[in-house]
Amino acid sequence: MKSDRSAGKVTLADVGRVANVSAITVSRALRKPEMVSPKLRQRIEEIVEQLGYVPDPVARALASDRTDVIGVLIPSVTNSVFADVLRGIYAGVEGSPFSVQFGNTRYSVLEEERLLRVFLSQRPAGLIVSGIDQSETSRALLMQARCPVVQIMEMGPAPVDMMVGFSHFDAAYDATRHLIAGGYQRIAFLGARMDPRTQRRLEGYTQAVKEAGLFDEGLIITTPRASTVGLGCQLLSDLMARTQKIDAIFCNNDDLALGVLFECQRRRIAVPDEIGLCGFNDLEMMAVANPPITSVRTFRQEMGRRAVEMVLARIAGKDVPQPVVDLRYELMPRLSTRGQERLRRGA
Amino acid sequence: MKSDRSAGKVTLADVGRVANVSAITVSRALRKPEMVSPKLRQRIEEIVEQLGYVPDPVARALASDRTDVIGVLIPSVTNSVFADVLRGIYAGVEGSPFSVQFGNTRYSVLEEERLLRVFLSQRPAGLIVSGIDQSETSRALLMQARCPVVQIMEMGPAPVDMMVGFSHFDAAYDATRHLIAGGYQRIAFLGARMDPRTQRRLEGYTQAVKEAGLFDEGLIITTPRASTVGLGCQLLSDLMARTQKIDAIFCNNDDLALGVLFECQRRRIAVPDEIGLCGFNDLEMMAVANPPITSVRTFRQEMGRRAVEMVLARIAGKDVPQPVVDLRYELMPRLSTRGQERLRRGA
DNA sequence: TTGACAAATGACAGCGCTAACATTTGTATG
DNA sequence: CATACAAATGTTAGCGCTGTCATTTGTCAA
Repeated sequence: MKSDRSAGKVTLADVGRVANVSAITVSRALRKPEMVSPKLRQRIEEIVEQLGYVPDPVARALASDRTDVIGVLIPSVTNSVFADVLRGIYAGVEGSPFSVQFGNTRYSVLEEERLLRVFLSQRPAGLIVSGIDQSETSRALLMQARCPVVQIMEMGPAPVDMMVGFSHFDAAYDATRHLIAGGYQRIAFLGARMDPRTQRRLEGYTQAVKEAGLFDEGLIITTPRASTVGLGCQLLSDLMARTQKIDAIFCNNDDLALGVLFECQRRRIAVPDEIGLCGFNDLEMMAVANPPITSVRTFRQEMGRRAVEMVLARIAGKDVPQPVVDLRYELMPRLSTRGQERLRRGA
Repeated sequence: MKSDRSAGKVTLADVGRVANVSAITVSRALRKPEMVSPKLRQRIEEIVEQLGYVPDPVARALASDRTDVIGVLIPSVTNSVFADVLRGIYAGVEGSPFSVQFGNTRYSVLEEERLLRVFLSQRPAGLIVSGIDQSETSRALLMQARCPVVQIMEMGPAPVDMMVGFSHFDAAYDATRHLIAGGYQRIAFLGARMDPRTQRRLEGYTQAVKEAGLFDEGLIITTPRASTVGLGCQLLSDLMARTQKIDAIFCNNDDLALGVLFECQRRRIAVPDEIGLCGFNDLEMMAVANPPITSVRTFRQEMGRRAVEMVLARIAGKDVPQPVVDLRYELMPRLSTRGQERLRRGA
């Protein structure tokens, strides 16, 4: 007795009946066309069209023990950095039969672990996870995963499988060196959220200022709060309340840098003449701010796209020649860090 | 012969075997606990824990003809407006057994239709779609959908099912009225992307300036390009090249407004004394910009949260007393639109 | 104690599809 | 024309779960 729940639903068997072939042949005509004779294949395609048959991915998943879903775990949906990564991921699956399922870990290692279990129970075709700081359990789960895995955002010594990212330490180190080379001596660091990547940027900054003999713990201000433009304003105020002797600020991201710029404008502190300013990520607005703000460009969309490419290549059984890709970064020097230079020139 | 593909996978039957009950009883203990005696239920829960049983959503979906997935169709992942909506949606499903599947329509009605078919073939528990401008076919698909449907972002006369949004026309109308009330006479409109919601904001602006006898087509600049801060700079330049007689600018969103502010700073045009500036959406940065920028606050997270709440209520069989929710908006007057006022006071 | 009825549990079938193996058909070769 | 072998198609048996109906167990009134 056929229940009515699937009212109107056309199945492979229905198509087969009309075409006078078995369901499996229809399945093959659609999934592995080269296994079916061209003539029959065409006839089946017509009938599929005519009956409006739509394959049922759920049944397919159960029978074949796999899905066409690539799972993506990211810590935040609002952060524009991850929004860019997502865009790259979308661009990557575009045109392929694969779809994307996101999970928001909210910067929690435990939530990541939970989501990982959920995702793995759904037989993903591939997994893309953020960062390299998974819990031991998560790492184990990923190692056991019977699908390609890509870690994105960072570089690290022991990839679970594949990896696309860049060194936040190096990026921050270079940015700080740029400030030092520009003649700045009292370089503050403003950090929000303090997730692992921010931490490593702080380490890069620290190493650079220490090497130059410019380290001063009093110049570092961090907060676990999520970074916003308003927070940038406030952190600058905190910093000014603590010490006036600052000649540059390295912000752990562009939101903070923008807030610092606004607050400087309000306090009539000239950027870059009195204070140099450097952000991180090079959001679109940095180049058009007034003054344009120096930042470290990171290749966020590219990261997403590459990660998907690697997953797809592996699914297709291709060999991935470079399973660990360092996308690097690019320092974008702009007016906001030319203060000392201008002073010297007497500008 | 059991194939090895499900190596290590624990099934309901496995749990049942250990508990000396049938698989269906285990299923009930987990899904409908009130149907199983408390004692047995607890024993089963222990064994589930011990064996590490994880329910298989795919098998469940096939057997029960339904999933715990709420499908969400939005036009963009990078636009921070939608990122906020997503955050609200996430907050809404938090703690429920439901998960979210996104589809990115990229502002294309055809892509929306395609994704809708894909989603519907997966038996969603609910659907959330953006806007009210679906194609005829999409509308028909949505009407036939055997799950709750919520349209978000806008208000419209004929909801497919449920609806949460606000009137973009009214919001823009009120913002423009605010500028007019502030004494501005030559009010320009800057619009990017020109999706249906932007169009309606333009209509609201147009109606307000027409009513006040201040309409001038030459003051309207639009572009199909996606809005960015840099685009705001450029549109201001275009506007200034066309006419110098402007005393206020209503930007169709905050990115543009920020760009306009930067460009004004560069051109030494005082905001608000020479030009009043109003944005749309009230992104966090507007309040802390220099000067703070007047904007229209929209309740984006709230919109996502409410949409999910409505879907969940309907799934739970509850009656949704208010299937159409107008979330309104709030004008946030700030310094950037107090130019005429200051002039009069001689500031 | 018995019967009536509710509560608790089970047996069975099937969701729509595909893996694995089986069979038929076509084609070239000696 | 028989043989060998590849190409094309079919049969069978599930995947892991839940809907439906059947059965067993427990509870209480008469």
